[in-house]
Amino acid sequence: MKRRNTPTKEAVLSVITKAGQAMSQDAIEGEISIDINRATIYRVLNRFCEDGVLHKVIAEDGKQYFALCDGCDETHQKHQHFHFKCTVCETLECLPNEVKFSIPNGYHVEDVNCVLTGVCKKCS
Amino acid sequence: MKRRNTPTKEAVLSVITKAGQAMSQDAIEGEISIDINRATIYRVLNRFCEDGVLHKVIAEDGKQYFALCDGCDETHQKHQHFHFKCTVCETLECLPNEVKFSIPNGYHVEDVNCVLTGVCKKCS
DNA sequence: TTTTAAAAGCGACTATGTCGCATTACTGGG
DNA sequence: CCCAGTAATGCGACATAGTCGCTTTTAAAA
Ligand SMILES: [Mn+2]
Ligand SMILES: [Mn+2]
Ligand SMILES: [Zn+2]
Ligand SMILES: [Zn+2]
Repeated sequence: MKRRNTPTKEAVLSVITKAGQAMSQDAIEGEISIDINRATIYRVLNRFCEDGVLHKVIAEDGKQYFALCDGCDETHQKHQHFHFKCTVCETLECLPNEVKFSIPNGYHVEDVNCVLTGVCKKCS
Repeated sequence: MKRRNTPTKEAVLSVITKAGQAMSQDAIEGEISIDINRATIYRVLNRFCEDGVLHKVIAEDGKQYFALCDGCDETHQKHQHFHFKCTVCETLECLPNEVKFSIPNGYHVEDVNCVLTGVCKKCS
């Protein structure tokens, strides 16, 4: 199960890094120079998530967006921050603001997905 | 644009009310006694959302779940509460806990979608 | 260089959700 | 009560997102 370095991995990661924001599969495919199969892109993205390189956010359009992780590894993930999806420029960005919550006794939270939708600073 | 009363509306609302939790279209169609077209169910659900009867939540599976509103009307909506999706029993419920956040200047939030995923009290 | 298993390509497939259009059936006004 | 107007439904088609099985390719260890 050891990972290999491939041009596809590099290309995908480079596009997301350059964008500086979360991206969906189709956005990545649109920005990427080489031609990569859709299924392959998804597999690359999901592997990056497993490895703590990216994290996945589900927006209000029901689509998956992938963003760079900051300080995660395979065991410790800290994605409990808000995300903002702009309805004008369509971008989804990670906000620094941490999600704080308390839940009823007996509940065990494994994952947090918080997305605020509206108009971003640039588009206001 | 005045709404009419139809058996479909009644059936859909009754199923959701009886369930006491958020439901997806396919769950509703599965629970309902009469046979209703899929597109119709979505239209009914979306109309209920417009009218402040239901609210829509996007879970981590990317699907839309519809839950009864508590104290909303067409103009004032207060859905800034957390939701919990259990990975075992698959149910999605509204939590009483309010979502509190602060965002950078210049951002305008129009909608909030916060879902915690994990194992619920019953399934623990 | 050989080996081997991870990764990529391809096609098929499964949802999920929406839309246009023809038909049905509430409902308010007479 | 009846009719006209129009909201709501059924149906089919469609678009998109994401996954899966299988074959082929290729990175990298031996
Ligand atoms: Mn993030
Ligand atoms: Mn809710
Ligand atoms: Zn914007
Ligand atoms: Zn449960």
